[in-house]
Amino acid sequence: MDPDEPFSVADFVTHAGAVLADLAARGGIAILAGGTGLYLRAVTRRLDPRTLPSDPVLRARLRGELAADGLPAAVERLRVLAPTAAARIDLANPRRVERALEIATLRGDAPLPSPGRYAGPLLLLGLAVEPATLRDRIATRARQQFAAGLAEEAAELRRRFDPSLPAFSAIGYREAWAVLDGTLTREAAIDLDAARNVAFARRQRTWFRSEPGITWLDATGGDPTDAALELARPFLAPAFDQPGR
RNA sequence: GGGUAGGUUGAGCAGGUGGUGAGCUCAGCUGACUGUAAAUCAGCCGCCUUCGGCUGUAGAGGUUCGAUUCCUCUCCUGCCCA
Repeated sequence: MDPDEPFSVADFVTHAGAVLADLAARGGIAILAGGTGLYLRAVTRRLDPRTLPSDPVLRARLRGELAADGLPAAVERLRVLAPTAAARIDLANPRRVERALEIATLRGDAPLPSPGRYAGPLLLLGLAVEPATLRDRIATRARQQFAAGLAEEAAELRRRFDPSLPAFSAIGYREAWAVLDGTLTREAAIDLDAARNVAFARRQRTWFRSEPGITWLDATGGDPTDAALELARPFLAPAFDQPGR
C-alpha cells in the first residue's frame, strides 16, 4: 500500500482476521512478527474494531479545535461530554484526548468493551537482548539501511507524497531528508536514526514486559531458534504430521 | 614563550560582576498507551536515611563573617601572535 493510504489498528485487525481465518480453515499456522504492541494485542485479545468508531471529518474538526483552543479546553469538553473516558485516558496526551472526544461524540460515554482472547492456540515468544548488544545491533542496522539506499528511497517518496503524512513519522525518513537537505551529515543522521531506534526499543520493552503470557528467550549470545522451535513444536505438529491435509 | 577566551551535574548549554547556582536540551532510566503506534505522552534524572539533609561552578592556596564572584599559582581546551 502507498504511504498516503490511511491504515489503523482497526484496519490491521480486519485484514489480519481474514487472513487468520483463512489459514485456520486450511490447517495453517500464522506467525505474527512485529514490534508494535498494540497491533499484536489487538489480535491476541480480539479487540473489536467496530466498537470504537472513527470519522475522519470529525477528527479533522476536533484537531482544529484542539489547535485553536488548546489542550485544557479540549480536556474540559471531554470531562463534560464523557467523564468516564476522561477518567480513563491520559489527559496530558493531545492524541488521546482528541481520540476520546471523537469516540465520545460518535458513541457517547460507554465503557470499553472487555477484551477477549484469540480463539485458536496461541504462543507468545519474546526475544531478550542485553542493552549493550542491542545498541550495537541497532547501530549496525542503521548503517546498513543508509548503505542500502534509505536516502534515495526517502527522496523518491518525498517527491511523490506529502512529507507530513503519518507514514513518514517512521524512523529514518526524517533523518534521511535532513541529509538530503544538508542539515545533517550522513554520520549524524545514522547516529540519530540509531538513537531513535534505541528509544523505540525501550518503549517496546516496557510494553511487552507487562504483557502477560510471553515466554522470553535470550537472544544476546546464541541463536534462539532451537529454543523457539522446541516451544512451538506442539503447535507445529498437527500441520507437519498430517501431510496432504 | 606572549596574548586572549574559556573550564558548571554523562554530552551540550544557561545562569551567576561578595550572601538563594541542582535550571534547560539531548542522552539515559521507569512507566502509560483499545483507531496517527517506528507514533504520542508522563515521571525520574549529583549523593543520602528524601515534607528533609549533604555536596557541587577545573585544582590548590589566599583575602573575607561569608567566595561561582576578588587575589596568587597550577592544570586543561580553543583562537591569535611568535
